[in-house]
Amino acid sequence: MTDQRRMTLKDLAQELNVSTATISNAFNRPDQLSPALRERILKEAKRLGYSGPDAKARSLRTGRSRIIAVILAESLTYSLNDAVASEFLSGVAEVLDAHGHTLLLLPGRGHASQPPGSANIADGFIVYGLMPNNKLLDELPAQRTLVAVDFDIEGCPTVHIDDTAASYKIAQHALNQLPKRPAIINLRLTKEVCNGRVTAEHTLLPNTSTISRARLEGFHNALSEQGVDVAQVPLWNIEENTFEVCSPVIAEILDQPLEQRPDLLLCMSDRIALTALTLAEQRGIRVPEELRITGFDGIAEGQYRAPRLTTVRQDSVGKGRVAAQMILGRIPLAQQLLQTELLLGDTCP
Amino acid sequence: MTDQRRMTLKDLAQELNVSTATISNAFNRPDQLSPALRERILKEAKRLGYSGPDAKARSLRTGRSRIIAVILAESLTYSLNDAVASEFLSGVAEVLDAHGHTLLLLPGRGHASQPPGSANIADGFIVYGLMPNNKLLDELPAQRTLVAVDFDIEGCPTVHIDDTAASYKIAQHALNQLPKRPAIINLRLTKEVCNGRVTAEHTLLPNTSTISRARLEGFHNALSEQGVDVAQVPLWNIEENTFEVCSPVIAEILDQPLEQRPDLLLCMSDRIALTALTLAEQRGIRVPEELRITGFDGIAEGQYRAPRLTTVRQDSVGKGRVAAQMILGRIPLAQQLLQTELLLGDTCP
DNA sequence: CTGAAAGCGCTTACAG
DNA sequence: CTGAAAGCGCTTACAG
Repeated sequence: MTDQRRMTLKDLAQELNVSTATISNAFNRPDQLSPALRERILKEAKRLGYSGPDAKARSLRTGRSRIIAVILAESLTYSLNDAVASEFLSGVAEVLDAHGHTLLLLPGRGHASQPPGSANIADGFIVYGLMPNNKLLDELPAQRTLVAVDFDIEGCPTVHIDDTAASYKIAQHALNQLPKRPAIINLRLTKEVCNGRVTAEHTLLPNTSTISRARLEGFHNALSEQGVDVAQVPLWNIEENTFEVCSPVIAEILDQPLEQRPDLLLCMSDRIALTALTLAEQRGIRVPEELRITGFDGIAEGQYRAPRLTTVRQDSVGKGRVAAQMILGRIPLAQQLLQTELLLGDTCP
Repeated sequence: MTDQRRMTLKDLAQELNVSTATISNAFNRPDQLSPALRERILKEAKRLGYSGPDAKARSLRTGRSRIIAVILAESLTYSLNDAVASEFLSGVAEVLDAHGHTLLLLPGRGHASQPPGSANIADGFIVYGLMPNNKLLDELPAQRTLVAVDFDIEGCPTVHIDDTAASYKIAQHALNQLPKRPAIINLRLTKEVCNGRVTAEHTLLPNTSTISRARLEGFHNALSEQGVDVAQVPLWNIEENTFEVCSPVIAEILDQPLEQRPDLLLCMSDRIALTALTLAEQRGIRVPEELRITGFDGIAEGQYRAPRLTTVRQDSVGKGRVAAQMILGRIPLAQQLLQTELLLGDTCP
């Protein structure tokens, strides 16, 4: 027996005394041969341990792998543990899955060991989140489809939400009751690494095409409209959307003397807002009576708890679906802008 | 210009008047040619828009794709939104990434549209979670490495935790204060679909190799040890580890007449426990004074909140790391059993 | 309905 | 240090 090598389509053809084309057709084009012959081939294949045409050879021959890669701006470890990114991925996966494609996960910040090669097996690329450098994009095969999500690549189809409008909407709601000391907690707003108060020393990231600047603008618009001098509203910044990184910054905010402690926190993410909520609860600060908190994202964790988080929901799953449908050519490649929705919870009624 | 087709290694070789082997070596084996020549090739490649050897052809030729597939028992959508599965995946991704491999996500419950083919491109497979049928496993190429996580495949290396010991440990802790009316909330314990009370009508899943039976045994051991008649402890069951599915079952439990309402809930997952906590808070039931709650898993969401969840932590990230290291051959293929750790939170002090 | 043949784009001994 | 040649395992017009 030829147990040593893995059986190939050619081996099977010889074994059954038919041509390789017929075997291939039995697996790929049922209409090209008689049902009886097809049955026989499939049965014999199973018996002899041939589990179907090899995907590597098939993809080389056809030029298509049925694999779509998602390139994540952050590390895979971070992204998989972030609710917003996970929801996005699940939207992508759902559509790919429904159309016989699979999902390859690629980290944006390439490890040194990463050879440029193994990524370009994909038929298309979805790039998610801000891309710090464009090196990776250069390396992407030029002919392949590319869809950018949450940031812009020149001349590339994109899926976005209107961050400025969404943050304006939530801030406007929060200001239905005028705060004495509002504060804004940003996510990656400064060029320099900064976990704490944003001061004159810090440079803000460029105005265009960064999510944080767009959201800040929405907050500022709503505040100005209410006659608040935005220059007086303290800005805090957080570099990473995790409890561990948020926690010390928020502790610093909440542990200020009472007369300086904010009574409204406009947070740029639900993770930040939830961390603020936890820390407030631990300190016995009553929410919303003494401290009103708003989030941004609408992740499940903020809604399936008491008190529920007041926030603005972006449809991350929907974003993933749209991006996947574009890549698969099921909807036109275009610039899509998705709607957001106010979620009126208990932390800022 | 040959702008029509994508440029190939052969095109580049002709353009530069060297052999294809030299181009290949320039990209893959720097030691096989002079630095000067290599520099020239790389520079010209960039100029002409050749972004390196095609991964499809390379993987066919070498027989390796540097892709590892994770087959998830549940749908991708569910798994990506489940904290335990996400942590597991992030452990896998971390190790793969560090060794120049990438992660392909495959749903276990195959869609009809899914051709058997496109999965077998992977060099190895990590199968995560209970496998309902073995059809998929049959289709996996026989020669490829396989690692099973959280369940057994005959003759296959596995990564496990000791569920019985872990649940014994948490239940034993919970029983430091003897409950009047303990209850157990299981996850997929019954053969029949059951979201609610488990009755004599229901058949329990087979004793061997299901996580839920193993955990139930641990709970029962601890209860028996305290002289509790386990036959009198009500069993409830939940089919899916999501707030939406947990919520109505737990509402039913908590809305019983006060004299029947449990004062201790031993939950088989943190998601169940957190849902119980939220619903108790909404009803003004004081935790832990009137109701003690324990979880299982140790997900971040249970620890970064007030009150903190009392639970037992399984190292899901570590599980992923070990599985990935086995697949890559960096540690021996074996049966690994990972440690668990009691997390003493506020919901069951 | 079936078969012979070309070729997808590489890598790798091997000879020079 | 470099080049000629074989072949990885398929799919697909095309001819019969």
